[in-house]
Amino acid sequence: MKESEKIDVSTEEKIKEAARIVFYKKGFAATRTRDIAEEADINLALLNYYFRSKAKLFEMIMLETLSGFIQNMLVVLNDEKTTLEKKVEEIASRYIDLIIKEPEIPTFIVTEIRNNPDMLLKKLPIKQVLTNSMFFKQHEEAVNKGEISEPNPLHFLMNVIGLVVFPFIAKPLLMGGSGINDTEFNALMLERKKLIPVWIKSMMKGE
Amino acid sequence: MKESEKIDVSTEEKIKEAARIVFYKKGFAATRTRDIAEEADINLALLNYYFRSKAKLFEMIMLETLSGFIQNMLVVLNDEKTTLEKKVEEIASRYIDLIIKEPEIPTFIVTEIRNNPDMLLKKLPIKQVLTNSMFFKQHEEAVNKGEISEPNPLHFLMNVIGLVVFPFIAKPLLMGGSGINDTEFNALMLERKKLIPVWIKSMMKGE
DNA sequence: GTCTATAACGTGATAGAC
DNA sequence: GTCTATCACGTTATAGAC
Repeated sequence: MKESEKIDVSTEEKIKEAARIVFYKKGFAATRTRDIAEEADINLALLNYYFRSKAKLFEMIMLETLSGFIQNMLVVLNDEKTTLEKKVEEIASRYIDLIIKEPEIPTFIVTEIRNNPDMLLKKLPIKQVLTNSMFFKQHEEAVNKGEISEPNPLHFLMNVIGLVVFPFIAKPLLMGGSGINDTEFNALMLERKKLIPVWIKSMMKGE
Repeated sequence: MKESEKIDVSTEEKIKEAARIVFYKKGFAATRTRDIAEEADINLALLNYYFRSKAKLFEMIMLETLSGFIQNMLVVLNDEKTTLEKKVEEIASRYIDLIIKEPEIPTFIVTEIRNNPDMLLKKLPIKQVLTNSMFFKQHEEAVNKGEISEPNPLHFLMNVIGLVVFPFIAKPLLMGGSGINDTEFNALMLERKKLIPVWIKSMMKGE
């Protein structure tokens, strides 16, 4: 890498980063290539020069985002050195930090997958990895030992991820409904890093 | 109402219902007025004849959907005759039934509010109603009695709604990641009507 | 690689006949 | 109220000069 490239990022990278920002905020259908060009402070024609089309550029961003998001989770769920309990702590901690930095990601993923459920899921081998995961084994073990009352690991997974991610998705509604501001919202989310593992522990034990 | 209107719904109503279906599925930006006309099986020009514009039609659908969704919740949260525990059961039961019937609603609300956070929240007086709600009073009482360890009612609210709604929002990801089909998904959701109140009870009691 | 100009197309909306 | 035809505009994408 040349010295100049360390200071001024390449045009290609500038466009990609701008595209990420705009796509995250408005979704594919609502963003215009002009928005991206403006955000990147480049000429509109350069977008098509570097990336063939708006759709191609989008697909690239989407794939990176989604695979990053999911890969991150699979790594935690497949760690052979951590207990089930520790896995919950890891997911809560990692994802809350990550989403506070990039608050638009969860809604972005959800809305864009709705518009194209196949395309992306077929490219990512989530199912194989998940069903053979350390997480599933440990969950089954805990159920057999009577430490967890609900036998279906999908409920467990939905609960953890839902408790972590949902507040970010519902953030505008929550802020409108409660009157809290952005800083207060983030403080609440940080609290949840400690709270969620405790909650999960209590709720999964059963009455 | 004339007899004929009972049999063939009015054109206006046909358009509105078609708009609801298409908007729910694709969102505002991605739907074309032609999609709506086709879904309603009417001439494209009629859409502008009955509703002034695509935006006006959308706003109507959005407002109805959102106020219905929120009003429903406020009614439960403000019921003076039910305990806090019963309120959780009510919300889980009502909303899971409702969303199974109209699975696109949560994602629709979330994505469209992202694109226009002000417009709609300012028209609905959620904040006043919520902060003076029976729910808040009962929660505070339970905290004072030591029945609930986490003092912030927002955590409680996020948890209940998240456990109920999140799986529907993440449905495509969940189905792709686990291999379950639509019927199995709905069965899981119905299970949660009973599970969520129990979980909430355990988790809020504290260790 | 970067720019200007413009082509090619899709979309929301309306005019005007019936 | 409903239709056909069409306008007016915004948007993606490219041609071609520099």
